[in-house]
Amino acid sequence: MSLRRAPRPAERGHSGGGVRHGAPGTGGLTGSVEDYLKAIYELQEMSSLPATTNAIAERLDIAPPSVSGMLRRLAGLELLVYERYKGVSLTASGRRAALRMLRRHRVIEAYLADRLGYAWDMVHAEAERLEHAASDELIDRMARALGEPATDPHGAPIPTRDGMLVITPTRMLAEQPLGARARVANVGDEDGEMLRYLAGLEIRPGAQVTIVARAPFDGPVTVEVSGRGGKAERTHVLGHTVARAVMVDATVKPAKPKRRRT
Amino acid sequence: MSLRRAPRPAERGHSGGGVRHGAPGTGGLTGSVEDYLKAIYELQEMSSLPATTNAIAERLDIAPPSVSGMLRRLAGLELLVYERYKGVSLTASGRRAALRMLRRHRVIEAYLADRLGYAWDMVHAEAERLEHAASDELIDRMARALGEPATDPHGAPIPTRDGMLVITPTRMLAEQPLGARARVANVGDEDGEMLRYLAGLEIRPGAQVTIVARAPFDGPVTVEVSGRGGKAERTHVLGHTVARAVMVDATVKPAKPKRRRT
DNA sequence: TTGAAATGTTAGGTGCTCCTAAATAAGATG
DNA sequence: CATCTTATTTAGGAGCACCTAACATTTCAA
Repeated sequence: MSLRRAPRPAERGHSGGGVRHGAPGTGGLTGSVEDYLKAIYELQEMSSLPATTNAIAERLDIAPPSVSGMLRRLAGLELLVYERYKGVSLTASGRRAALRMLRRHRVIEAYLADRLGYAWDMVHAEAERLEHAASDELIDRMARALGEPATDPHGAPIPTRDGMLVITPTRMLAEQPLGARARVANVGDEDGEMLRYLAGLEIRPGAQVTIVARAPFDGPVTVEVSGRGGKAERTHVLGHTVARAVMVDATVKPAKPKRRRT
Repeated sequence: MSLRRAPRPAERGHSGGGVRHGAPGTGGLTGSVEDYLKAIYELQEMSSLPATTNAIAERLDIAPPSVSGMLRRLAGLELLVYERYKGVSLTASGRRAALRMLRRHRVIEAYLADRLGYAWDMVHAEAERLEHAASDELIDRMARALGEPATDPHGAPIPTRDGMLVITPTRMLAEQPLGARARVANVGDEDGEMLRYLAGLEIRPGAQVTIVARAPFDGPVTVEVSGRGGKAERTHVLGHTVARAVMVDATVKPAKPKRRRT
């Protein structure tokens, strides 16, 4: 039998070794493409760095020539604008895809931490793989289960279903003025070791911190940490690298911030 | 500056378009390989069918020549024994990998149904993708969260972490003797439409069914259905295809089965 | 047993994603 | 402005996972 249902021309459009997907909910892009778009978005729109070939290559741990090739391809897909030897910038459609990945990543991180007991330094690696395999349906169900969380476990805002991303002004803890109390906004999810370190210091999103001393020449920063409420204060001396990885709210502090509990 | 840390020979062993994996917890096999192994296992060890090239091709919806090539490759990886023109059979290592996938698939199905409100006809497709991306850690956490479930939402047994699979004797509802009451064991997770139909009839694992009539020549089967407890009995006439997709316990019925609630 | 039908394999491609080595373009420096 | 450095691209491959067309084997039946 096996009567080969018709010549199947593009039907089984697999077309190669790319990550299988195309499944409903998976936006029709390969996992690799998704990674590139996310990386470009993060460089450009979030870190305000130029999305150059080398920067992308470094971020993805891929050799620069591979990136060159992929950029040409992505330009062909109208996901970004690419001019040889100059950098790239995302098109509307590319930005949409990138934000979609950002949402997936962060929703997954939030879910793993909240519902499956993952430590906050473990969620990134897992999300990095799941974000390509999960359907939109699954992401939505996870988000719903958590009550549509606004941020992931590291404090990064989660884009909405329709691609809106709330960006609150923040500054590096290292640049925080001396004596000013501030709320930790987020901490960057990639360096697991630093996350474990920060967890030990109780420096996490929502914590209140005050710079009490700062050594010159990018020296260590002495900071007073207290939880959301403001119980036991603890003082720590942070290296400059750490103090630049911790972001605090940069809004002008209102007189009495009348803390709403999350 | 990018001082290219050493020539990186096999370091970034990516080696091609295969699904990126190799991530800790993902057994070092590509998603495709995992799919083949699972398909072969399901044909051979579960359905007692010979794992022939065409059977595998049909199950995976792949052209037979592609299967031929992959089988050669898998034989090289010592995951199965392959003799041209004869079928294949899994090696111990292949069987282990297959059972691992089966566990992943079913744990994910159980989790999606139980914790994220998925209908039982929706879990298969989602699991089919997630099973390649999830880490062992995640699978274990899901299983633990559910209290180490023994079966998936369709009643299929879940292999243990160390690859044990409890196989209980079952028979097709179509072959069930007339008048004998039996418990529905499982129903096969792939045909979503049939699952929706069965759900409407309240035929699901654990339901009690009794054949009250059977038309000859593979004709329809009339069955009395009651829930676990044995409340409202409902009678349905099932086509032969459906009656062969529903599996019931084939153990010799004990005199008073003193129903334990699950 | 012999030949048609079914089953399976080889041959030759394609697309994707990645690589190294060798150009080339852009930018910084004297 | 010529040169050196750095960033980037082109050239040329490799492996995986597919495909179609053509060929080989096995099976089954007259």
